[in-house]
Amino acid sequence: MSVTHTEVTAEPAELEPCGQQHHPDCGIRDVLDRVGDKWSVLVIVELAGGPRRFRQLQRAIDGISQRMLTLTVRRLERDGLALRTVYPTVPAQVDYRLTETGASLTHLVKALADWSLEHRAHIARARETYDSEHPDNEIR
Amino acid sequence: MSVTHTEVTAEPAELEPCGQQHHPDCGIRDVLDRVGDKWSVLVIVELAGGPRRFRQLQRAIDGISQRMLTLTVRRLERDGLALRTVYPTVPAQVDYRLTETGASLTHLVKALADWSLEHRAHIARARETYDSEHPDNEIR
DNA sequence: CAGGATCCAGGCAGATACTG
DNA sequence: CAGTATCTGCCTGGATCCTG
Repeated sequence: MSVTHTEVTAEPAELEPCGQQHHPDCGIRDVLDRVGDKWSVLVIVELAGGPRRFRQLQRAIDGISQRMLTLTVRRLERDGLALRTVYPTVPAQVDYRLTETGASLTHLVKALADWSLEHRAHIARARETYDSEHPDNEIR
Repeated sequence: MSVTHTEVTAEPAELEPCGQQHHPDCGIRDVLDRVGDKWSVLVIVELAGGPRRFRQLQRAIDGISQRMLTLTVRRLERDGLALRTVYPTVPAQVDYRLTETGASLTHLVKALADWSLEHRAHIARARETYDSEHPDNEIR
């Protein structure tokens, strides 16, 4: 079977077992669900700048509803990525900060952010090209 | 204002402007939406092992519906992260492979996967602890 | 201020059936 | 095999009101 139209540099050859990343039982999934979550990442980035109060986070993040912020910080706390501290002041005051584990994630998130900035333009061009070549495509 | 109950190592102090990551116009968001997507990551990891055909991906990923796989690879193609090659064989044959850009993402994804594996146990314990301390909590 | 409790629309994603 | 098309459940996430 030869390929007529498109040049093909490599045929389906190298099928290395891949370093166990996607084995069901290894479950990077649940962690990725947390990291991949839109709001979680933004909260982590914000907390990377130091402890923040609830309203402070809400104002900083812009677009997040109070409900989503609540859920997000709860989940981060549950996963041991963030620490919630309640100050017994008269108007209740709470702040959130990253734990050791959470802080270790920061580097990855930053790396991701850096990557985004680096390839942002390229991706934008790719999208335009694709969209102009597939005008009727509904894919977002 | 002193804190009575919990020890506090650092009060709300350092508010460094944070390196522009979350500025709305910098929009790491749309990129993160792609990277953060559950299926996208898994497809990227799989493609990191070399070119894959459609069914091959579907079988490898386990749990993904054909619809979701279609949408996912379409989006990756649109973003210039994956390349789709059609072979004019009699039963149509298509394979997907990562582009340069897509491949550059691999390292980050692997880093994320490594991080997951590293902190997996810790997170699991944190969740158990949290859940036992908050039995009535509905947070997943 | 920090969040709990509801109500509700929209979109994501699964199941199914059909095509080239 | 590699998709497209459609129907639909349901879960996410926003808006709103209320409490400690």
